[in-house]
Amino acid sequence: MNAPSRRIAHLDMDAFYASVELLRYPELRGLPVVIGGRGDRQPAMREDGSRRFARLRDYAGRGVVTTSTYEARALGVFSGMGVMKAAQLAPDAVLLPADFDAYRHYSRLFKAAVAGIAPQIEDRGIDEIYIDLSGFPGDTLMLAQRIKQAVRDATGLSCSIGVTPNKLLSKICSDLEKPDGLTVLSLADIPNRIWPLPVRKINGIGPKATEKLAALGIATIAELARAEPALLQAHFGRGYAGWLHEAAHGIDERPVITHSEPKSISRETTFERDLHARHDRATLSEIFTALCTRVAEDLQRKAYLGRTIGIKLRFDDFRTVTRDLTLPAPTADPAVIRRAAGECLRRVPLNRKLRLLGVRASALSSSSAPQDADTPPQGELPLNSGR
DNA sequence: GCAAATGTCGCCGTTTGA
DNA sequence: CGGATCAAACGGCGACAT
Repeated sequence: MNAPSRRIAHLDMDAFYASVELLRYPELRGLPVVIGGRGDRQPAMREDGSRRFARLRDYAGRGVVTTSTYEARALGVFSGMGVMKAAQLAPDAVLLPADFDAYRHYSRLFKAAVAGIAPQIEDRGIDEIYIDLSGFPGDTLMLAQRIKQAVRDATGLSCSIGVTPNKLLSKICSDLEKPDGLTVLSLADIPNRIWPLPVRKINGIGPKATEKLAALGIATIAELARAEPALLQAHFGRGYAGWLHEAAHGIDERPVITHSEPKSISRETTFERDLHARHDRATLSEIFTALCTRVAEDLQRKAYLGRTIGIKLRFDDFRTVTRDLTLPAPTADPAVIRRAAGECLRRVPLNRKLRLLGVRASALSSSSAPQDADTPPQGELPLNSGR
């Protein structure tokens, strides 16, 4: 009655954006390079054909580091760090703007290369995937090596792979020997290889939970594994506590999901400077409308309609609020979205300056699917029987 | 005076309908 | 009819992820 043991791989591209840039600019290999900021200007060409790259020290703005090469990481520059902060640590590092079209291109290439070997793939964003290798014959190490080579042949890029009986452990393992790593673990390896790691390595334990666990004297996965379930439950609630316990013991039965539909589509932007609701009203309104238009375009391009429209505001003190509104009928019309988003905005007291504005469409349906009989297309009022 | 953009999920309080 | 309950939808929001 036991479910057969699975063989699940997690593949993570190494410093993906930065590595793609190095394909384009091989002269940067070995240097600290940072992708980030909001520049869209590509490096300028000099007379002699060499390129003039921007340095971190030249940057002014509020962008964050999206990716950095391992040389930059050695200087203390990591993802999510403010570019200004990074510039203090590595003023000479090269700064490149993100080129998402290029990254998407290489993303398709590496995924197609893997699919040529093992088609059961779960997409986890642009640079990582899970692969279900259960039922593949042959040696795990060799199979994983084959996949790594296929990725390298297709893209010129390296990746790191973890292979274990489940997604949770494989995700941890793909990170253990980065870059160009390959880690294969069985359940018997958990005490030696997983338990010594900090709890933060578990996908799903973020900064908040890590902090709370630390306050309980729990820093490693081993300590979490032997924590009293009642203690965890008292601090995290039943559901999350149960999950913590299972995760610490390497238990995870989640399947590899090979197909899924998006739940929401959104656009947001951080302003170059904080904007005042009244003083900068015209600017804000323009940005707001543009965001609505972009969301509408995204919906149309992907053939979706949204029935719930929401907004997101971030104030100068970094406080974030959201509001949303469910419409009588789904839409992809920029004017309808703009009106709904405007309704949401009216419900927010604007006492502080704003640093970010976002617009989102959720409760998505396919725009080619037939409408539900209760929700006629285009803003007609539903007929009310009685009253 | 620093901290992006996009997306998913879970929890909770409120409302509504039965 | 009042009260108790329950489920579903909605809206807000936090946590987490890449």
